[in-house]
Amino acid sequence: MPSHFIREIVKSDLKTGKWNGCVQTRFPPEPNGFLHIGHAKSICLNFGLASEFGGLCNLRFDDTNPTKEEDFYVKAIIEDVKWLGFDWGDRMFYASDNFVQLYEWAVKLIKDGHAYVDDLSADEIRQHRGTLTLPGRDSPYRNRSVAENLDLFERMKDGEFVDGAKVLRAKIDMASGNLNLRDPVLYRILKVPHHRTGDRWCIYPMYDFAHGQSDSIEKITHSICTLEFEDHRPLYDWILDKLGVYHPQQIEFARLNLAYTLLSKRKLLQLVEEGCVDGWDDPRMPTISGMRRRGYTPESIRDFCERIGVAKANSTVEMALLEHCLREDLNKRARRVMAVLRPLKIVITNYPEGQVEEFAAENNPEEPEAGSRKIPFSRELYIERDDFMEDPPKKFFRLAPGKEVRLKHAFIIRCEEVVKDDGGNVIELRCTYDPDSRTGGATAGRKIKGTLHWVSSQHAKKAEVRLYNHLFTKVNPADEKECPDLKTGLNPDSLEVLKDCLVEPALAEADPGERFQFLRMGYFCVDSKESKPGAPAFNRAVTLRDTWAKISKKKG
RNA sequence: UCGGGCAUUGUCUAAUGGUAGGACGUCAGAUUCUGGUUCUGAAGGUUGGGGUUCGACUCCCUGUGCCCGAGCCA
Repeated sequence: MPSHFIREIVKSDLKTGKWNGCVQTRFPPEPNGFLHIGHAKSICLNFGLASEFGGLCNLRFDDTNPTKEEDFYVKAIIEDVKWLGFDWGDRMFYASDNFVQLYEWAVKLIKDGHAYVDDLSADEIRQHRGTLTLPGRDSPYRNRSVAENLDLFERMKDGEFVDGAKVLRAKIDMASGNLNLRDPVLYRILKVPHHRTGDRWCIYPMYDFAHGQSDSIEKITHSICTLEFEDHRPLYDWILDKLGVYHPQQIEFARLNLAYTLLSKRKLLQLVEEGCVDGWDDPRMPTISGMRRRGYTPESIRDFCERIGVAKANSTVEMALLEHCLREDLNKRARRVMAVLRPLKIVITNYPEGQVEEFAAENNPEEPEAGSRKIPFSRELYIERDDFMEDPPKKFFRLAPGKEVRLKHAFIIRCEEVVKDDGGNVIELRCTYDPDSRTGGATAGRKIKGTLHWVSSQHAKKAEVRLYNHLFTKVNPADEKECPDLKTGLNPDSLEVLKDCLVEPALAEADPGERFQFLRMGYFCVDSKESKPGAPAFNRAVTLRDTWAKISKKKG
């Protein structure tokens, strides 16, 4: 297994005994949206490192902003982390668990002269902050007495002031090159009920005044977060230092970017709210729930997260790797079945009318123990429309006038006649079969290049199939330059619904969430929301690798 | 322009002064009752310039490019 710099840090800490042999990590989502594949990277990293080195990983909700957070998201996040295969035991925490302690710590900072109540408006604070190149200016309220600060802060807590009237600020350095150190806001007034603490509080700590201390309280050893918090580390260090409490080590890594995919919770929420998708769990969404509904396995996602590595350089991973991980997993496990997505009728003219035979079909060539099933064969069948061409190019191994193909698990047939409607559209093929060519038969060994999947007309069941493609036409839809308006970046072909598909009889009763390989077509998953017994709906998780598609595309 | 960070094949990622390696992708071939799988092979890389060294992706100097930062968001 390839290692990465964070694993090396943990290993070395273990060797030197820096944390007394402990590894304690945590995954700290804000419950303001659904988890996506980028979060999966962090989840696998934090839980993975803990289990690899005999440590523990907590689940902690960073719920310091009641205007954006909901219990609805808490539930979804719990389900997703569990589904990915991780367990936090009894260590599920909330930053809001620490509100009392955080308040007391704020009081301590005030008493020690490290924090003050500021009456400046948000706008004035911004003006005093200076710019990236120019230092800021002290607030006129910066030097209030400890007693006055204590009094004011308590009255903030007691609800005496309106939202925005006052804030508590750290007294650090208005000239610091690091903007986070220019007297950052620690507490703000928000007369908004909190999903857990209700209306007990009307002041709430900022993330920066909650995160580091929550890590400290939970005795986190390696506080792993993404690159944008690198500039905040000096602030966390300052707070923990002034408080004189346990001090975890923060380590930053680059967040995941995926080509043609949006991994910003804010923008994903926009897609949901504007109805561009069928909710957070739309199979086109990069959310864990969307990928689950699409047919991704937890194993494939974990494998992906291991393969992409962990580093500090920004990078964009190709979709092909994610798809490879899914195919590799499903190739081993998914039952093979036959489904015709765009049916074309064929009649075997020399096959007795009314006769039905049953042939054995292996369920998975990669796993003989998966056994086999019986599939019915009759005179009238359906094949894939794309598997016939009236005027085929050279390397076309499929059906064409006068050409032979093998029907998987059945006979070799020859196309004798093409039937068209008044519009010149092919509506039926009349074929003959070689009765000895059945599996095990006298002429079964004949070299035939093409093998097609099929269903028996009278036995097949109708099904709906959804074909998904990437949601965006832009490699980086999050880039405002590349994609100024989210909606115009959407791929108009991200979803194709096929209503008249025909599947093997047994598939009509498939269970929600069950995954199959539709022979030669791809991996499909029974939709967990809309599939009904007798009226199945399948989502295409990923196509099979398709060298023919590549060849024909190249030729134009 | 200030502070912080980052640059290795098309993509992701190793190499911690000693043969630049792996994965995905691409291309070619073999096998195959899935144009799938499997197997074999190939092409392809150290951001530019200087230095130190027997030897530099690695150390030093100096450019260049990219990312993050001016929320009472996280």
